[in-house]
Amino acid sequence: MEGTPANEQIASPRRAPSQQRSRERVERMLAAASALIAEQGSDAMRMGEVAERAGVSIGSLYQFFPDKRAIVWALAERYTVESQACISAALQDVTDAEGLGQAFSELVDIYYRLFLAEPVMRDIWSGTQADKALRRLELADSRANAEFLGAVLKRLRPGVDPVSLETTAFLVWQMGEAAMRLAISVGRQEGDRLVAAYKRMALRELLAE
Amino acid sequence: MEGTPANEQIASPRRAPSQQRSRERVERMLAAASALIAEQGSDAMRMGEVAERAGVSIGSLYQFFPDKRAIVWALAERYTVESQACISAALQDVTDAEGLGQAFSELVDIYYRLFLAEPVMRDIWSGTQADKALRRLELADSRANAEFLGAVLKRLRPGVDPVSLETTAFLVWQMGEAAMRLAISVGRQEGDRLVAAYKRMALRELLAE
DNA sequence: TTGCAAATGTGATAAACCCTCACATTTGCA
DNA sequence: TGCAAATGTGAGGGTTTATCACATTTGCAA
Repeated sequence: MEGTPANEQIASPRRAPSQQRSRERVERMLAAASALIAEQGSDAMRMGEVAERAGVSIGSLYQFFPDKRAIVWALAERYTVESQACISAALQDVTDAEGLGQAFSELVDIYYRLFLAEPVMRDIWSGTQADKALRRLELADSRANAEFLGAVLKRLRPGVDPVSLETTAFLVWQMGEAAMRLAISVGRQEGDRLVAAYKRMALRELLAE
Repeated sequence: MEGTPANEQIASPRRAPSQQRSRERVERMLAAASALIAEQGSDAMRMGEVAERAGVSIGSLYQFFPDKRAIVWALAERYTVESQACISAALQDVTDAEGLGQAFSELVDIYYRLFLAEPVMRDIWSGTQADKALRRLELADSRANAEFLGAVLKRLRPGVDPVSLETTAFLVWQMGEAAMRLAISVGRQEGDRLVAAYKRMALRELLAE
């Protein structure tokens, strides 16, 4: 970021659009940003270009987004909300080991396909590490998702130390995200093998004892 | 990066220092960069500041480093070379399962301590995902390290499909790096638990069957 | 020693970018 | 109808990366 002293604080909030007109324009801004990220990555995305493509002035852009990262953040949050619902639904009704194996396996496949198909998501979660605010969002997201998994584990293995199970769930989940990132950054064939290997490894851990 | 059309190519090479004088100056530049990264992170590192702290002009900096990323890259490469020797040594003489368990466990501990102690390394490998050149370096590094691990596995389990073992080794290694990054970005206590959990999980996979 | 090409050193400056701000326009509503 | 709040605009400030024409130093052959 330029024009600002290196500041890792989360960006100060801006007014939310309250009128129909502005809500539509914000939608256009996000759509433009999304398209540009898909084309060239969020790093190469230029604020001026986003504004131009959305058909608004640069000033309007900054009316609703305090800075560049906020746009990426907004897009990332949408994916987050969407996927959390999906994950919660998949794991909610698991009651036995077999069910867990089934649900987890499907979840991994869905995530993998999502990563392969959505260049925006891929780019955002890759750039994640460099941006403190995004990293926090991802960690919070991952924690939330891991909790669903942890809850299942606690149900399945009531005798085991809950903290240990939570740690396992969190780790397995984060490993999964790392495996996805790895898989999509190598060739498709090797990627498939890596995802399959991760699935085996994770299930072995989840169903252990 | 500003002042350049978004270009993901690897930076064009510059003349390497051939005289004693310039070699010392390059050393000073890297030292200055290292100190600044430790203080504020590589993103906040300013080229002007590096030059000033190294006691050289901005022009001299660009004489030996084509761009900002090249400096980070040069530092990263040093860590890479250093750690590869260490890893190779640790895994070279492993001949049985027990030896693997021992060596792997120690290696993880060493890496974890290194990450905790070296803010520069931490910063560089965190920012890795955003920079294509760095990501390639990390992947190549990880592949090389995984090969040592893969070689051990092939020795230990001669009957198993070698490709499968290589995939396992690569995955386990990458999971390890991800686990480290995760561990250092949460509190110390949870970090320790996560590293321990990773160790268990990885060993279970490595020594399976 | 001298002369000279190659290596090295310098900093003003170009170029690109993010973001602000003073001012204009539109909207919702009393 | 009138007016305050919301929204819209884009030139320009400020910061940063990177270049380049020119100055200085070094190594070495004559």
